[in-house]
Amino acid sequence: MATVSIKEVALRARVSVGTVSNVLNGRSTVAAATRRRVLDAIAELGYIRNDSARQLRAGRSRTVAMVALDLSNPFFTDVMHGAEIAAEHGGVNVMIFNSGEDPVRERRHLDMLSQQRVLGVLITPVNEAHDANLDQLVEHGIPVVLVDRGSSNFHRCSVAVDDVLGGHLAGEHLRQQGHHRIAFAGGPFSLRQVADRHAGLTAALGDGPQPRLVTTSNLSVAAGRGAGREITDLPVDERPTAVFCANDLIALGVLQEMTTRGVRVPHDVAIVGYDDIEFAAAAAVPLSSVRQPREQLGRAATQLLLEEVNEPATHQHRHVVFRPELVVRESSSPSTPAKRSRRE
Amino acid sequence: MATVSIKEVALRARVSVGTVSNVLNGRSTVAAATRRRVLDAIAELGYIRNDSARQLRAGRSRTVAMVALDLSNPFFTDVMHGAEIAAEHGGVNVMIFNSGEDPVRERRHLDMLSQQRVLGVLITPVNEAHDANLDQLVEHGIPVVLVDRGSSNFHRCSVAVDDVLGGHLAGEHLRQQGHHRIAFAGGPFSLRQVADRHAGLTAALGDGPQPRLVTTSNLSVAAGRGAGREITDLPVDERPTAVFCANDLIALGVLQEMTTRGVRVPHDVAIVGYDDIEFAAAAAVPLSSVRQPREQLGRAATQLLLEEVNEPATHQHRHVVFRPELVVRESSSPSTPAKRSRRE
DNA sequence: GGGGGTAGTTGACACGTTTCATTTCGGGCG
DNA sequence: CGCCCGAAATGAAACGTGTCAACTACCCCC
Repeated sequence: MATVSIKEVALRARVSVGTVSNVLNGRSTVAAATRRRVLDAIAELGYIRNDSARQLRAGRSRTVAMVALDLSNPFFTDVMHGAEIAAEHGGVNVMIFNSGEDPVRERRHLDMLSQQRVLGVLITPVNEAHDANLDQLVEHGIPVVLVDRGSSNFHRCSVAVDDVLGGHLAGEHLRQQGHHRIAFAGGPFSLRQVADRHAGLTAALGDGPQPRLVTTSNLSVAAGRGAGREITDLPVDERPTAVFCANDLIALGVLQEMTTRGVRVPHDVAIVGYDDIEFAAAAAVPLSSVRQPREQLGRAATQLLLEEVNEPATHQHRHVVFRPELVVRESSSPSTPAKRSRRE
Repeated sequence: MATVSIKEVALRARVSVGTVSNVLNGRSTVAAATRRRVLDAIAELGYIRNDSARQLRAGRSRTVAMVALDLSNPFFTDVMHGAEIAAEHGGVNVMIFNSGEDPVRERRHLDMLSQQRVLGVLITPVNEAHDANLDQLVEHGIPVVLVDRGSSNFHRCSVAVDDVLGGHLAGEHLRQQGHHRIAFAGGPFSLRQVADRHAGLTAALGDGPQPRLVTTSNLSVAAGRGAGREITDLPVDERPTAVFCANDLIALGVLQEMTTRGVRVPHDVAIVGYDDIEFAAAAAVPLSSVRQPREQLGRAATQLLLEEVNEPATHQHRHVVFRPELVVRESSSPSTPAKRSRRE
C-alpha cells in the first residue's frame, strides 16, 4: 500500500541505491549474487518503478501520443493500429487521445502533452490551416507528424493519401463500366478531401459530360440519405446511372435510400464509395470503394516520428503520400464473383 | 529550445522559485505587482511546467486511463465518449489505450500505468476471469473500474448492461410480431454476453417452441454471412421466420447473405441485432437492435472511479447494471414509419 | 612483497517541482 | 519610541531516480 521506493529495496537487499538502479537498467557490472538479492527484494516488496522520477531525471518520456480527430471514425482506429504496431517495434508506448473535432479539447490535450514532455506527437489537427499550437510544440523540441493532412509546412513531416488519384480511379472505373451520367455526392467542398476527390473524378471523365454535383453539408449517413433522395427524385432519363460518394458513410446512406425506394443497386444505379471501411464490404450490396492504406499511414507516421526522435541531427522532414486503391465489389459491377458463384 | 525551468523564471522576475510556484498554483498571498512580473517572465521565456516534477512531488498523476478491449468496435468508442465527458467534468484527463484483445499488450499497458502512478483505470479486461493484473493495481492503490464485465469481485466497482434482459426484449418483440420459428445466431457461447442474450431469448419464448441455434465461432460480419447461409439453406417450411443475432455484426452478415440470395427482409425473414451500432440504422434495411446505453456506461464508470479517487475512505464499491432498450426498425417490422411515409 | 589493474560497489548530486517554516519589511498602536 | 503584527517573500528540504567519480577489495605479476 505505502508506496515503496528504490531506497527500501536497497535497504532490504543490503546494497546501495546505485546498485539497485544498476540492476534495473542492466547498466554497469553487477555480480550475479548481488543481482539475485536485489531482484528478490524487488519481488518481495512489490516494488514498482516510479516513472515520474525517471522521466524527471531523463528529461523526456518514453511515450508518443496520437491525437485523433475522431475515434468513432474507423479510419482513425485503423491508423491507430498501424501506429501501435510501429511503436511496439520501436520500443515506445502510444497514448491515444481524441479531440472529437473540438479545437478546445485538442488544445487541452496538446498543452498536457507538452507538460508531459512527450517524445513526439502524431496528429490530425482540427484546423488544417491554423497550426500555431503545433508550432509551439516543435519550438519546445517535440516533433510533430501530421496525419492525413497535407503540409506546406517545413517544420514537420506528414503522411497523407492522394485523394485526387482516388477520385480518378473511381471515375475511370465507372467510365469503363459504360456510365456516362455520373453524380458526385458529398460535401462540404471546404474539406480538402472532398474537393480533391471531386477534382480527380472530373479529371478522369476528361472531355465527356461532367458529373452532376449533389452537395451535402457533411459526410454522414443521414446526409447520404438526403443525397440519395435527391438523385432518385430526378426524372429517369436525367437520373445518373452511377454515384461516386465522397466517403462510405454517404454511400451507405445513398444505398439505403435507393433500397427503400426500390431502386436496384447496381442494376439501376451503381455506387462507389471512399475509405473502404469495414462496413462497406458488409453492406447488403457490398460496396465498391476507394481504399486508403490506413494502417500503413499510421505505421509510416510513427516511423517518421521515431526517426526524428532518434536522429534529430540528420533528420530531414519528409512528406509521404500514399496511393489509394480501388476495390470493386457488387455495387458497381453487375457480374461480381460473389454473384457468379451463386449462379451455379 | 533549451528547456526553461521555474528557476529561470524566478531569476528573470527577480523573485524566488517559491514565489513563482505560488503564482502558478494561486496558492498563498502574492502581491499583484509581483504576480504580474512573474506572469510576464513566464510569457517571455515560454515556460512550460514540467509535469514529471510535479507528479514526483505530488506522488500521483492527474490522469485516468481507459484500456479498451477493441477500439475498432464502435461500442468502445461510445463508452470512451461518455468517459471523456465525465472526466472533463471532474477536471481530469483521460488517456486511451487499446489492448486489441491481446493479453500481452494489455499487460504491458497496465504495467506502464502502474509506473505512471495513474489516478485510476477503466478497463474491459481481455480475460473476464483471470484478473491478477488488476488485483495488483488495486494493491498499489490504483482504483479499477470494470466496464461491461460483471464482477464477483469486491475489490472494485463495475458497470455493465443486463444482457439477459436484452435478449428477453428481443424475444418478446418477435413473439408479439407473430413469429414462432425463431433462430439465434451467434457464438461462441463461452462469451458471457452471447450466453446471456440467448438465455434471455429462450426465457421470453416461455414454453413455446425453443429457438434454433446457429452457432458461430466469433461475432464478425463474416461469421454472420455463414449463419445467414445456414439459415437460407434450410427447407422453407423449416426455415425460421426471424433471427435474433448476438450482435449487429452478425446481423449485418445475415442481412447481406439474405439480400444476395433473394430472401426478403423483413418479409420472408425478420432480423433483430444487438448493440445498435451506428451502422445498424444505416443498413440497407434498417436493423432493429437492442441498444445499450454506451455513453452512459462510460460516464457512470468514470464517476465511480472519481468518487473512489476523491473519497477513498468512505467509498463503497458498487456494481451498476443498466437496462438495455429495444429499437424497432424496418428489419423486424413490416410497417415501419419510413415505409409508410413513402406510400403516399 | 609491492605496484597496478579490475570487477564490484558506493554515495553524493542533479533533475524541477511544491511545501512550509522562517525571515523581512513596513506600519499601526500603546 | 519601541513593540508587535500581518502580509509578502524566501530558502531549504523532499519527492525517486540515474549517473559518475571515487573507493574497496582482490588478484596477478614482476
